[in-house]
Amino acid sequence: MGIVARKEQQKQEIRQLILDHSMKLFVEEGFSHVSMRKIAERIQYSPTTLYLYFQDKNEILFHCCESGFEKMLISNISLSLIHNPIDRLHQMGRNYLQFGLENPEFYDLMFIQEAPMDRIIEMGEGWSSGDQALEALKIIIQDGMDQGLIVPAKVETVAMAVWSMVHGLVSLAIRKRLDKLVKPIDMEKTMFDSLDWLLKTLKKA
Amino acid sequence: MGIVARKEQQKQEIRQLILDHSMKLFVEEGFSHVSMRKIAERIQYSPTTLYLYFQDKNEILFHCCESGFEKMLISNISLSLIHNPIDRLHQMGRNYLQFGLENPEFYDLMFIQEAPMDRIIEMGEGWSSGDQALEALKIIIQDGMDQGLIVPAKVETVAMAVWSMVHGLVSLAIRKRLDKLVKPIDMEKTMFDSLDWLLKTLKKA
DNA sequence: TTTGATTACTTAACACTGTTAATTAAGTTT
DNA sequence: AAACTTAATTAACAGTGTTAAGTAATCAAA
Repeated sequence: MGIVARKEQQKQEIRQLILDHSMKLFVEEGFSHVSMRKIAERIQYSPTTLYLYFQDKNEILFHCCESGFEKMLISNISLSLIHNPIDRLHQMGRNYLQFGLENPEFYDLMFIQEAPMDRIIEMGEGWSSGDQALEALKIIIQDGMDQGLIVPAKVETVAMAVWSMVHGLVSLAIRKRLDKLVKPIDMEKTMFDSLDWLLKTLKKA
Repeated sequence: MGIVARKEQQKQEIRQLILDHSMKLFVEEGFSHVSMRKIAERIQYSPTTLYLYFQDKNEILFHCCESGFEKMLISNISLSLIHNPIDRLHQMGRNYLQFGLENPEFYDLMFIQEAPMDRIIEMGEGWSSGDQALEALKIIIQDGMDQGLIVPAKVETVAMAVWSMVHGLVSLAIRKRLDKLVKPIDMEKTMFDSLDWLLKTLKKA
């Protein structure tokens, strides 16, 4: 069935074409300015054609989300070189902030918008890349606690605290709430300082 | 000019009528389901009438936002009874989490949506209630550092860390990202545990 | 008191949005 | 060549924020 396989491949190619241009649009114009019609226009298809390849807009968002996680995972590859759990956690946090600041539109999709999450909930399983990142975080924290470097508590509790802190920084920054606390020019530095401060207090204990 | 004053008062009453019903809609149906037409329908006016009282939808959002901050400030009144900076900060954090979990639609508007912030930026000044809350946070932290109870650092740095942490918890919860870390039934408890853990490590130092 | 201006409000419309149903055109199989 | 399948389209629905034009009612001045 070589012909049917090629057909299938062509279908996948168009799917990917849609996703590629969707992501470009996100990066260029931001989440709220991406519409089915705009995506369709970019790939020179009719808007309704998109519905032959994806169930709805949320499904496209979901796949863009997944790509975001892949980008994020890549930035964390070098972490394996750091063996001290605290240092590793620290660098992981820095990478997180960096990723959020450099890819605000992706970050928005991955952690702020509810649309892609609705799709995941519908599909039952999902968010595999997200789960993967969380698993890595929990392992580091467990390591740190085993080595007596982190104030002991349930690993989920500490993971939640750490993740919430970096997510809070990025999402407040993206949504322009930090301007009220520091001057825009000092914002990025203060964000990293906040992370340093947390790790310092965490280490001392 | 008694007559012109009464006219003015009537105008204010309709303004308030619009805002009241807008907020009811937010709470009942959530941010994304509130439209100018729905608000208009509730107050039995034409949709375009709203534009006689507010410049655009964002301005309505902004005022709902302000009401949210007032609600939040009220929940913090009892804080003045607590004199130990750490305990005070701890209770402030608990109030913050509580407010976010009990008023997700308001919280969304106040700290997650970008629409009302756009209006504030346009108006130059603004966000007075938000600034007020941040000021209170900074004072407590400065107190704590002065009394040697908190690892010393620039007050903005620590304020940012603490705020980010509680905001991260609430916003991840609201946007359904915490389900991946803990079971829904344990979520609320774990959130408060995370706060406790942060305060504990912060105190020990 | 009648005219003219101001006020409060509505209707109609524009340019969008996501999405569905019906339709056309092309390619494949019998 | 006829029948069937597939891929894509056009037209349409119901909704969005917002603007311009029009309509009554109210008020001030002639």
